[in-house]
Amino acid sequence: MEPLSDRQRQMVTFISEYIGEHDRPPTNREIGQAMGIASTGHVDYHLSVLAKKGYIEREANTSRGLRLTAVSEPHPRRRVYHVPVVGRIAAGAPIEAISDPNEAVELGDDFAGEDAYALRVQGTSMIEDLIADGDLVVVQPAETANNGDVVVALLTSDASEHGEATLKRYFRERDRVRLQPANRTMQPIYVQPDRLRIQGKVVALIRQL
Amino acid sequence: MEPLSDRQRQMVTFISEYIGEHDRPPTNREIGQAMGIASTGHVDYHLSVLAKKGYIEREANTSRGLRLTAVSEPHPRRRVYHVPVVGRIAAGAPIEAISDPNEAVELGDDFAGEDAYALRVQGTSMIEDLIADGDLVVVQPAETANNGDVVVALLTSDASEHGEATLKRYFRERDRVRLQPANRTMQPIYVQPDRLRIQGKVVALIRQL
DNA sequence: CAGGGAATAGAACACGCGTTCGCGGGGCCG
DNA sequence: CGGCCCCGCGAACGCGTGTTCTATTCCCTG
Repeated sequence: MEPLSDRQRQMVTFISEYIGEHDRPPTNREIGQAMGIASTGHVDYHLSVLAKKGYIEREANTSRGLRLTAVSEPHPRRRVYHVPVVGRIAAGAPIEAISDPNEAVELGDDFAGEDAYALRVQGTSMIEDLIADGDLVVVQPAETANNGDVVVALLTSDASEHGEATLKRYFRERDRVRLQPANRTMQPIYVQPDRLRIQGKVVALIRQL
Repeated sequence: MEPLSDRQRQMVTFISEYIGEHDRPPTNREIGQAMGIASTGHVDYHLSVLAKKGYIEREANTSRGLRLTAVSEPHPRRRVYHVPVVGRIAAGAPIEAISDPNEAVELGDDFAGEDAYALRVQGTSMIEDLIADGDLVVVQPAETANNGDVVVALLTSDASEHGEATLKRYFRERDRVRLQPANRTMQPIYVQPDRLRIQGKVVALIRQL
């Protein structure tokens, strides 16, 4: 990114603070006053430079017609995703698509992506993988999985459209797929690949204590 | 909150959307145009009503001088906290106060509070509580704890200032405190209450897979 | 030293934009 | 019927505000 002069950096800082305080961009005159610039024309000059260098965007003939671009944010403000809790999942039980709009979690981009969603785990089928009843799993939609991934899988028990969703570890074996629970008291499920649809991978786990 | 007429609710909605799109409030004329109101005076009338009812705040004689109050936000925009990962913790080992500014997580207010911080767990001392090596625990600073809480405790082995930090379950017993690991191979620690300082409670657990 | 880029002043112009005032029309209720 | 509230129009006033132009000073560089 193109470098800024001290004065210009100072101006970006002021704009950022002003927005934080007022929820709207400052006027040219307000900028000038804050920076000790007497001439609005001169403020305009600085703004045009900032725009050319890409630190702000301007809208012509519009009051307060400027906005900070991503690069000029002090801390690049991590993306935060709104991850809805869309239902419950357990071994052998279908996802209850509750989709309660009240239930959702905010997660940074280390845990969630664009269209991630969360499911509340029901039961102890994954207990040996340290996934407990009541935990929240964050699911990233995916079509495929690697061996050992914890996935949300949909079993189309016959040719019907909808089947059972389940949370298991995925293992591809020759001509079949093994869906392995992490619970000694439960047996793995073996299924033909064409009877299985992977809904997504579990990318994170959250537990509230 | 005082009720709004349909038209007024519609206006709040538009303002909210406009801000979402432009990062600045609309002008009275823009509001009128969007809502099919020909007279700017009439828009002003509506705005004054909204202000009186507390849905917006206005600043007189200021272009785009309005802002939505908390109540008028569609989803009240959950608070998101920047939770720094300040170190590692294990049974019997002190917290390494790495405080790497690069490592932090963004968490919604269901998981974290104002001055929460996170620690990466080292070792398997809490494995039976389903807290694994490498997990992240979110700690809410606190002076006291209830029986059974998972706490970060500081053991001042003698009268010295600093001691060892450890992650354990807290149990008060008559004249002593039992710090219980969740690992059959480990023994509980018994300590006099005055040799123990509770740093905080573990309020959430996060694991990236 | 000449020249060019950054910083600045001052003034003027032309819209942008909030505010005010007067007027009219429905619907509801005592 | 006579208020009263919500909804709307239109116009005008006047300050808010972006834009443009002309000059000036300082510093750095060739």
